Amino acid sequence: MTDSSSPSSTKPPRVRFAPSPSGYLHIGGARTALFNWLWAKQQGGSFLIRIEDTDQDRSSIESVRAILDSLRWLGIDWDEGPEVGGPHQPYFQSERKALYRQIVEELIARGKAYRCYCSNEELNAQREALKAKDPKAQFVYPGTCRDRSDQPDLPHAVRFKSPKSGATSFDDLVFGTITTPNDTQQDFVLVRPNGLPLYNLGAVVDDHVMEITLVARGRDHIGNTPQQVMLYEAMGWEKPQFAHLPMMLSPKGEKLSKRHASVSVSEYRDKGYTPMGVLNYLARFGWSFGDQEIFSREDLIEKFSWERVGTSDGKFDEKKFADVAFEHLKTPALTDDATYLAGVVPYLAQAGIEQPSREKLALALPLIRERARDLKDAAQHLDFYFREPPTFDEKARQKQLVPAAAGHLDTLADQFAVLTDFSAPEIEKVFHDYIAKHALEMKVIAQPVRVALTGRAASPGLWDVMVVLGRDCSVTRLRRGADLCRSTALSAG
RNA sequence: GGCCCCAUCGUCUAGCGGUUAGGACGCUGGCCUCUCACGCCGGUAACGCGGGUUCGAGUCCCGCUGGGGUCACCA
Repeated sequence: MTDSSSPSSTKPPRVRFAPSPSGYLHIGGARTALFNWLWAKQQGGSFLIRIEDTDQDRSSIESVRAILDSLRWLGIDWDEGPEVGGPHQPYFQSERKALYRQIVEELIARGKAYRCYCSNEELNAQREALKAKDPKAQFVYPGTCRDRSDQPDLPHAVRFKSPKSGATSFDDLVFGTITTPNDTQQDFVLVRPNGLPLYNLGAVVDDHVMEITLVARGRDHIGNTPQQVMLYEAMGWEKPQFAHLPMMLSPKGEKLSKRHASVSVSEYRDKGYTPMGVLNYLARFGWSFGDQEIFSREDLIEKFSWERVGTSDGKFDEKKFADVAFEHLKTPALTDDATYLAGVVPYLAQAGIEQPSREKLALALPLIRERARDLKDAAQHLDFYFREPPTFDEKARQKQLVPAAAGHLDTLADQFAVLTDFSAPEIEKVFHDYIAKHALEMKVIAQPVRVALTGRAASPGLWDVMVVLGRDCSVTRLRRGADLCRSTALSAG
């Protein structure tokens, strides 16, 4: 497949994630960052972040912050880059103009590039003229300035002088050898008149200078890799290895764009997914390890490999994502108690529950593990333990807290009030003795009791709930429930 | 349209010449049961088509069809 089976036979790899700060970090970008990061971690290499902010109009510092925040939240840390620095500072392309200019002048001197004096207006006019003639035609720069005399003082862009014959190929760790005929390449622009580089130049220069050994990025970059390869060759630089990742498409099969707010990392953070829930889903998208679906961070680092990255694009699946996130939340070995609790507290606060009792939280946690789909949901499940009185679901109240239930609730309250060992088995015993004595079925009294205790029609097991609430609170709620039964009688009567 | 890439259940995927084509999500029948959930058992559903190569093809080759990406002074 490739000529180098072992990408890291000698030196530890240096990989990078190079976002353009023109929006939030979306999950496709996060996956690219993840795969790079996993490789660096596994191989003991370096992971760097470089901000490709050469398009001044689209870049913003807010985006930089948002992207870095999302990465940090995911636990994807970087060895070099913004805020942490490193030997190749600065890590913002907008601050590296001098370097690019120098390389470009060298390219011109070597006859590999030339100044182009065509204005944007002229080019656009040509584009439109062509479109008028043939709406389907694609404009290709005709090389107008290729052979003009060099006039550095005139305003100009710089174009690469693409070879017009032969072919350019590169080996991709995922896709194998990819070859493109050179005559399909046009003389692409390297630098704008304002001195800022375009993507291909900036990426190649920085990857070279920053000693990047493996460039892993989305498959949408395959098309400009030949241009970058030409640049490496024109400069006589050693090429890095390339690894392109199959694309993550929308559920409809379209390109997942940053404009879709529904796929930003921060949205899933806000929903209450854990970082590992997100990472696990992303890792399994385009990569697999046999039948294993659930991975810890350590697992991922240990088991990741480029060989197991697939080649076909996939569609984003919200349901599967939710399930993976749930799996992580549900399993104590994957999300420990402290992490879980720390995660859910902000959502409780959002619901007006400030500084919930730690003991109560710890007691309730096992009860919500397999019920809460995400941390936001967990706060919902936790709500009634901390609210006095609990918020009653109107429908459940009307259905269960009926006059006929008042006696049961009162009697049970009396019995629990004097129960010294308020443990689940003892509580259960009280219930069973009660229904045995009155020849009742558990389901007859369970729902009224549940609504009295929790305000809801669905909850964890009654005795477990009562243990968390404690004796006094349980008794209080049962009595209040009985009162509600009677007030229903009044309003009904 | 040019160039490039891809093709197994609806979705994510396993499979690297010989399998009853496996797992997961979803959907669904049942069990458990004080409700909900978890869990457990079961069901649903796939190799796009046509040629080769081979004793034998989901696996290799070619064509077709389909899908995607990319063709900017965006990245």
